[in-house]
Amino acid sequence: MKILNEAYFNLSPLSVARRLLGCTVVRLLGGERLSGRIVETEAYGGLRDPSCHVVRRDERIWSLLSGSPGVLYLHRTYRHWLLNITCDAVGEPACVLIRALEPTGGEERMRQRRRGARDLTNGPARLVEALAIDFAWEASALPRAEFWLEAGEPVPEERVLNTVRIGLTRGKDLPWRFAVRDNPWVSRSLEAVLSGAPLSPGL
DNA sequence: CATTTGATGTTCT
DNA sequence: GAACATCAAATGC
Repeated sequence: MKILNEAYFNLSPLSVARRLLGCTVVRLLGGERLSGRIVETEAYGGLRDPSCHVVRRDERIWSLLSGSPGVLYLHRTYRHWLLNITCDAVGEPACVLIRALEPTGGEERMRQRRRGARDLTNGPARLVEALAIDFAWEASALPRAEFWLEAGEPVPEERVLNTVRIGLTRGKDLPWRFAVRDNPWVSRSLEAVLSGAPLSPGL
């Protein structure tokens, strides 16, 4: 099993977001292996992204996103944390948000972490809680001893859904979200996304 | 099933 | 006070 490192993430956020579908996230927690297959991602950053207020706001974040690819960036919104991995060449600020996982191991422990909530990993903040991803890991490189990603069976093109990103106020029109079509763990259905902003005809 | 609403904590204006 | 890369519970069909 190939463990992903800096080299894997040294591509544009769009390429990395697309390639991460089908890869596996692994978390070792108290000797137990929690894992999930990535089924939904979003690309962020780069000069074309108007939602890069996240980048401009803070010199530290700018440095983090412009630095080495394959580094953890944990973004907070409300009381939740969202898991991002930096990507693209050094000097190009970019990252990919992991939005949903299909659990493949350790579901009971995940449910404990989620305090019995019905939904385990079908949302960016839910999966962070289910896997007990720690904010202290911020700015550290993959792989870590207790957290890493593994290459998976590539998802064929006809199984990939490409839509606009979810939950944003700026950059709503960019089709930078990728998901496994019809996968029950994806955070929102195709129909729900279509009822919002329209798909870009080019993609 | 879909949609709405309130909680939430930090940052920015 | 407003804004926010969210979530869970409540409400409407």
